[in-house]
This record gives sequence, C-alpha cells and structure tokens, in this order.
Amino acid sequence: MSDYDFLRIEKEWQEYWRSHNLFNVKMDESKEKYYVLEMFPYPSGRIHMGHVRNYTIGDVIARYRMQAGFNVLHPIGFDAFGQPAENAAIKHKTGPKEWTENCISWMVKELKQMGFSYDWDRELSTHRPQYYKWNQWIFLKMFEKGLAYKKSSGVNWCASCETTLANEEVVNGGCWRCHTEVEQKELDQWYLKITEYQDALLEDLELLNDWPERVITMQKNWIGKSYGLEIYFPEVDTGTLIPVFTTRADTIFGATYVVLAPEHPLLDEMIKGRSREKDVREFIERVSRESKISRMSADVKKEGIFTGCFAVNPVNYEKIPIWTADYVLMDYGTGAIMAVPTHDQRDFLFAGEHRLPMRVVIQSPNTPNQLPEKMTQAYEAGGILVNSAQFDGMDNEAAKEKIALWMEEEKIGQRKVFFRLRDWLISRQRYWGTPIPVIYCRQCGIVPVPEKDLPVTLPDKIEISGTGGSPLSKVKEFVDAACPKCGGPGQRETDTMATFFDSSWYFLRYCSPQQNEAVFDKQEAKYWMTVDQYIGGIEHAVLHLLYSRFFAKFFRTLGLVDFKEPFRKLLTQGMVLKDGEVMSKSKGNIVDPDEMIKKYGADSLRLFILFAAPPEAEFDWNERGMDGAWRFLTRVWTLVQNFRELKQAALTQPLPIQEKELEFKLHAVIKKVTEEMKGGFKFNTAISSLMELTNEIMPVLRRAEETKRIGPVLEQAVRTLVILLSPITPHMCEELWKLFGSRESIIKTAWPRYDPAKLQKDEITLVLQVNGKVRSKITVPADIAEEELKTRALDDTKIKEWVKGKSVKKIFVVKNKLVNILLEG
RNA sequence: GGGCGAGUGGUGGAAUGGCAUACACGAUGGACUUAAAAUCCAUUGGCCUAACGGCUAUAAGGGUUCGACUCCCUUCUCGCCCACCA
Repeated sequence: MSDYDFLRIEKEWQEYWRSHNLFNVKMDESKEKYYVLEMFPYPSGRIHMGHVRNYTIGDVIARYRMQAGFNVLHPIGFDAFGQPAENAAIKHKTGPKEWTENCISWMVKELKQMGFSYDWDRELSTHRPQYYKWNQWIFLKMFEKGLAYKKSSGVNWCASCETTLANEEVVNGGCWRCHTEVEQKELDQWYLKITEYQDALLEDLELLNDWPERVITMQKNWIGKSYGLEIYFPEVDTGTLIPVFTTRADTIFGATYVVLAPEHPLLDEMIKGRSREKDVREFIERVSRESKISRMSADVKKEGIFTGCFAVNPVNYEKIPIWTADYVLMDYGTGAIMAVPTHDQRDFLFAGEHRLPMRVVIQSPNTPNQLPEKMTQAYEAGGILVNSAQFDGMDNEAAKEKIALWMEEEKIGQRKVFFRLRDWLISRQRYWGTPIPVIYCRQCGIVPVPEKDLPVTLPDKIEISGTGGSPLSKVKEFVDAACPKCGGPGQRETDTMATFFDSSWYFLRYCSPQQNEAVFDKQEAKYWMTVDQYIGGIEHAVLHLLYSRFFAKFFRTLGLVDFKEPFRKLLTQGMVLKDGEVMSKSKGNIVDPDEMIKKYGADSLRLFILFAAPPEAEFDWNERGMDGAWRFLTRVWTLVQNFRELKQAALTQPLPIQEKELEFKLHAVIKKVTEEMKGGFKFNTAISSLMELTNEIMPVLRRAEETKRIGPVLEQAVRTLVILLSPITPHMCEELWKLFGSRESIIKTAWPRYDPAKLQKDEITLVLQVNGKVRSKITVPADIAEEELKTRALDDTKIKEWVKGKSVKKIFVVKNKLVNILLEG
C-alpha cells in the first residue's frame, strides 16, 4: 500500500489538467452555461489566506457544476493598476510594470499550486494595453453620451497618496488605502455621471434576490433616495428666495429659524455690507479650515452664527432669523434647512445652545399640551398637528401629503426627490493607471482622442519619486500631442483613471479576452453573461459592486448587452483572521499559504479552510485544524487502498444486513452535499457529513475484511465518497479515481444522484416525551397508524413508570419524530 | 443617533418550532511500541449518583406553545455598515 504522497499527487494532476486543457471552455449553444467568478486579485506578490478562501469556494462550485454537466466558465486575472505598484517601485528601485509582472508570475504559480480550475487561456491583466485600450474606449463612449465630464469642485484629497479620492473611497473621513485624513481641495477633475442611473441602480436591486440582504441595504443607503419638499423662504430685505429641503413638511409651522451651510453661495450676497458681515466671514473662514472628519464627528459641539438677516416663513408670514452653522452640509439637499427645534434633535440642541425660539406643532399622544421649555429632547415621533392653522388636528403623516400639495398650489414649495449618490470622481494624479484619452487644445478645448488612435499608452521610462504631483506631467513626449481636430499643438491629460474603472467590466472581458476589435464580443457575452455566481469580500459591497452595476447599465444603453444586472448571485465570504486581527504584513501575523501547501498539501488546505467555518463567517486561523484536515484525507486514502486490496481477494455477496444502514447514510449524504454545492454553500456541514459517511464505511469495511465478502453498497459508498469529495480535494480524488481503474479525469464523471426511495426507512425510531421531556425511545414500522403508535407509546416500560397514577390529558404525535404525552395537573 | 447581524462545551462550530452540543480540534485513559511519533479504541457541557438514572444548561429576564437555541417583548455585550442626509 502506498502512502498519501500529496506533493507528488498534486504536481502530477496539475500537470495532467494543464496538458489535457481540462478547464479551457468554448461557447457551446447546445450546453447550459454556468459562469462562476471570484473577484480578481490585486497582484501584491503573494496570495494570502483570504485569496485561498475566496478561490477555494469558487473552485468547489465550478468543479461541482462541471460534473453536473454545465459548460463552466471559470476565469482569473489581475487588477494590476494602482498605487501599491508605484510605492513598491520606489522602494525596490524598479518600474511599476516590472514589479507588477513579477508579482503576477509569482501569484500565477501559487494559484496553480492550489489546483484551481481556471481557464488560463482567458487570463487578463488590466495593466496591459490590450485591456486598458478598452477602458479608454468606454471612457470615450461615456464622453460622447455626456456621461464623462470635467468639472471644478471641492474634492477629497489624500495628501499621503497625493491624489483625489471618490466619495466611496473615503472611509471614516480617511483614505481607504492609507487611512490618512482626507482634505478638501478645489480641483478641476473628471467625473462619471453615475447619477444618470440612480433610479435604475436603486430599483434593480429588487432583481437581486440572491444577494445578501446587507449588501442590498448598504447600496440602498448609499444611493440614499429621499422624498421631500423644497420650500422657498424669501429673505426679508432683498426678497431673494432661499430653497430649503425637508422630508418633514408636516413640521413647517414649527420652523423658527433657517440655517445655511457655511459654504452656501447665497450667503456672500446676503451679508454684504451688513453689520455682522465681519463676524460671519470670520466664522465661515474658520469652518473652512476644519477638516471634514472633525466637522462631521457627532460628539463635537455644533457651531453657528446669526447672519443678521431674516427670512419669512411662507406659510405663516413669520419673520425668522437666518443663521449659518457647521451642522448643515452644502453637499446634501439644497445646503439650507428650516430648523424645527421641537421635532428635530439636532435643531433642538442648537436652538437650546443659542436660545432660539421653539414651537410645538406635533402633539404626542402621551403628553398633550407639551410646552417647549419643558422638553428635554425633540419629539420626533408621530401625532396630531397643533399651531398649524388649517392643518390643526390632522395626523402628521396625512398632513405631510396635504401640506405639500397645498404649498405646491400656493407656489411656495415643490415636491422633490433627493439622492445621496454623487457623481463618481475618476481622475487620479498618479502614473500607474489608464491614461484618460483626452487632449487639450488652445483652439478646440477638450478634444477626445479618436478611437483609431487608441490605446494611449503609458510611457515606460519614467521617474517616480512619489512627490511633486502627477508623474506623467513631467514626461514631455507624453504630454505633447497634436490636437486631433485642428492639428495644432495640444497637451494630453496627465491624470489617470481610478482603478475601480478597470474592475467595473472585467467580467465581460473574460467572455472574449482575445477580441481585439471590440470591447468584448457581443455573441460571447450574450452566451456567458450574466455571472451566475460571484464570490468576494464584503468590503466591496458599495464600491466595486455599485460601479460594475453602473457599467452594466451603460453597456445596455449602448446596446451591447441585454441584461440589467451583471451578477445574479453573490456570496460574500468572511475574512480570515489571526488571533482576532486582520492578517497584515505590518502586524507580522501572516500565515503563508505556500508553507501550508508544502507541509500538508493544497488539498488539506482547501479542505480545512472550508471546514473551519461557514463561508460567510469570519474565521480565526488555527493551524491545529490543518492537522485534522490532513488526518481525514489520510483516513480516506487508507480506506480506499484497503478496499482495493480486499476487492482483489474477496467474493461479492448480496446486500448484507449491516449495509442497509450504510445505504441510507450514503443517499442522505449525496442529498446533503449536492444541496450545498448547488447553492446552500455551507461547505463546513457538507464536509462533516462526508466525515460521517467515512466513519460509517469503516466498520462495514472491517467486517468485510473479516468475512472476505464485499456487498454492493460498500463498493458504491467508497466510490461515491471519492466523487463527492472531489470538488473539495481534487488532486487526491483524481488519484484515487485512477486507482479504481478510470482512464479519465474524475471531472468527467457524472455527479451522483440520490434515490429518494433509499431514504425511506422501514422502521423508524421515535422519541417519547412526557410533558415535553424525553423519557424514552421506541422503534416502530414507518407506516404505523397514529392510534397504534399512541397505544405502543403508552405501553413502553419507562413511559408506564412516568404515567403511573396520573391521567393522560392529551397525546401529541409528530409524524416520524415524536410522541408527547401530556399529563393532567 | 440609525440600520443590520451575532451571543451555544476548553476551542472552531452543528441544530431555524420537535432527541441541544452533529462533525472536528483539544484533553484524559487504554492498545500497539524498548521508547516516541503515527495509528486504532474509549471517555469528554455542568452538577448529583457506586450504578440505573435524575437534575440543569444555548448572554440575562419575561411571554407565546403540548414542546423554544429557534418565534415575540425587555435588557446587556460584541461585531459590521451608515451617519449632523434635514
């Protein structure tokens, strides 16, 4: 008997799969396709446990689908542009390209060592011109449709990365990559008009029934649609209308002051020449110096100042003061609010601080006739309107609608919908990204690079210092370009695209990665898309997944695709931790997959990472579990070897009694494992059921060895075990399958089906309860009549003891499960 | 502040109205061995009991139910996401 020599086995089978092109697929209309995709990695050099987990999950699903008869597309590539390559290039005194390609070849090697079933012919990397050419093409199409535009505005700026950031890339007021506090800067930048699709992006979330609820919620919150009313408050002296946005039109009669954001454009005109002008300007100046993070933090006291101006509340002609305060944000709504201190907690605190007037307009059912001065906090719940003229006595929810309609009639307000979503800022002042294909001409202005001139390639020879602005702007040969329109001297855009642009459509490129005449082949995309199963980290819940949805919708507008949503099903796998912390180089707590592969083999690693926790949960790495995984594989290995030896010497006999139980277990396990592979994805319990099956096969095999007789179920069980395990630990299972005499890969073997008839038992064991407590067990024919069952339950020796001297009130029977005898008293 | 999720043995976890603690790790004892490792066998929530067995336990408290880890209410703790969003 040979040992389980995983190093040899894994190497040989990886070579077999490669040389037989087992995972290279072609479009085939006669077969049902299945597209399984894992989020492609950033080529940082080595794969980490997070990758191992992500890609193992995907690989198991892909291999199962192959055996279930699907034409499976399972590609991989690299999200290769981005800042770390620039930083690494500076550090290692090399070019970003050399560094990146070096990393890619390392990672390819490691991914292959894991035995993943990728179609390597489709491998792509976003830093290659044949890929980013199409980034530029997409950009031009967007430009043509008015969806890519340049504007000057306050942007998020990371001083450490020396670049701008999209709103989605600002996490807790810091840069998502380096956590440096984000500053505000006024810059002229390129934006993509994602807001064009805001309604579709929100509505189509309804189609994503197989996405985790929390991702849907996060996207909904991010898009942030709110229905409300825009109300116009005239300024007393000039009559200038101040538009204010509110979702609480029902509280309009309680508005006792108006607040403008310090950046509000109307403010300047309003205070000019007024007595308080100097103080107000000082205040505005001070706020503008505050960082976003400190201004937005909840525990900082809200500051504000009276402008010296007054507005008229259009519903009751009351003269109310106009303030400016840092708790009102310019980039939401209209940048101005009506303050209702009695019914909004923020206004309540601010009004209290600055002794501003308050009026109750919604009466709480619990505290009628509430006086503002008695309130300790704002009353934000519902109730009946008071102090609200003709709306008095109305329920506040009903009043919302009525007041809105009335104000529209009176032309003092207008119903409006506001979104929180902002257009996507894509300019980055960095080198290692896709050049934005635009030329600036003194005569013609912004001129897009003609399609025939694509790609605009990144210059190779470049100095990257990490300081002093955009590296591309220093490359004269790159910057100088003739204007495509007039032929005159022009200058290229030196900003590059945010790398999330690259990853927003890579899944489409996989359908036809060699297609050099188009962004992707329409027919191929029609066949392969949409992605049936997408797997990746929760950290992309908003960023990548929102951008990709946007791109899909744009391609639909172009008529290139006919689906609305790119990813049908989404699985967000949990993080792999070490001692409760994220593994990172700086913490020095990295567990290198490569070491684990050398020590235990890829199959053990794959098995363990799936067995340790359900895919969606976080899990804390613990090497002891690796021993367990390895031990299980060795057990299976030995089991199959022993079976083979026995088979050569033993006689076949008809189904012996001890195989009956095994047969039931076998079919139950086929059912369980198939369900998890198909969509349950609880691989941890699927594996435990395979362990149970193994545990049940062992004594039967031992008995067969003693009697030198093998029954048909034992053989079926051993073979099926190997097949069921093969998506998880493919190398070992291939080897075992070969030992069974197969000349083909196990992947060509049809997935087993369970026989429902075999799951029917002749006899069943039921639990007998007295007053809800388990007191005994009873084995009865499966088809026993209820009355007969009751009689036999009461006849049970132990039950008799419990029932003795008491009267039975009622007997509950749950079919195939239990009998509960309820006693009197 | 809002939203979502979680809390089960020494550990990872299983069970989503019906036998709580599957499967595994670890631990303890035993077999094999000169010995160790590996392997195999047994035990393993807590308490009581010589044993049969009993009692008790799923963050805490209450409720619904014949029956609750599971459903409902209250509270606590942790995690994640969003957050002066008007």
